[in-house]
Amino acid sequence: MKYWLVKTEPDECSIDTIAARGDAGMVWDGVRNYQARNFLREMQQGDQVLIYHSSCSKVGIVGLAEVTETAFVDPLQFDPDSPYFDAKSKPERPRWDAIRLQYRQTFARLLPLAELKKSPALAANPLVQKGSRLSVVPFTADEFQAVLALLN
DNA sequence: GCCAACGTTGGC
DNA sequence: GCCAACGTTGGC
Repeated sequence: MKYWLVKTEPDECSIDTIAARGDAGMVWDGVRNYQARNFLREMQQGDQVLIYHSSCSKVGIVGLAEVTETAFVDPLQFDPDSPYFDAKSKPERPRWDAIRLQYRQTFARLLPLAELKKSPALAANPLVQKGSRLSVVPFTADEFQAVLALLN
């Protein structure tokens, strides 16, 4: 089992939005960065995914989800009306993938980015590195445990 | 709203 | 293949 973190803008899709989906889960689409897409493709069923709120007043880790469906073709890339439309992507050779996540829990508190940056155990993680814009971030088992420890 | 950092595009 | 210009991300 692997560990990940995904960024989401709470105005668009918050941890509550994911929770409201229940067993149906949430299709995680709209990723339009090759490095992030490659990480999506590495995800396996049952992988644990930290949910991170970005581009808002309180940025940080808010909860946990689980991968319930591995990478499939993101249909939005072929939808001209979608903001995620990609004119250069062809059905016979799709560029972008999506996955499905299911809600697991909301943490007792939001773990702010500032606190993550102070943790020596997380210093090597891309999330806390200056200028990092990766929206799908791999976590080692140790880094994942460090996050849980900070929450206690 | 500002701006640093980054990825992508496209001319050459 | 280089690299300048541009658009986007995302914290603050």
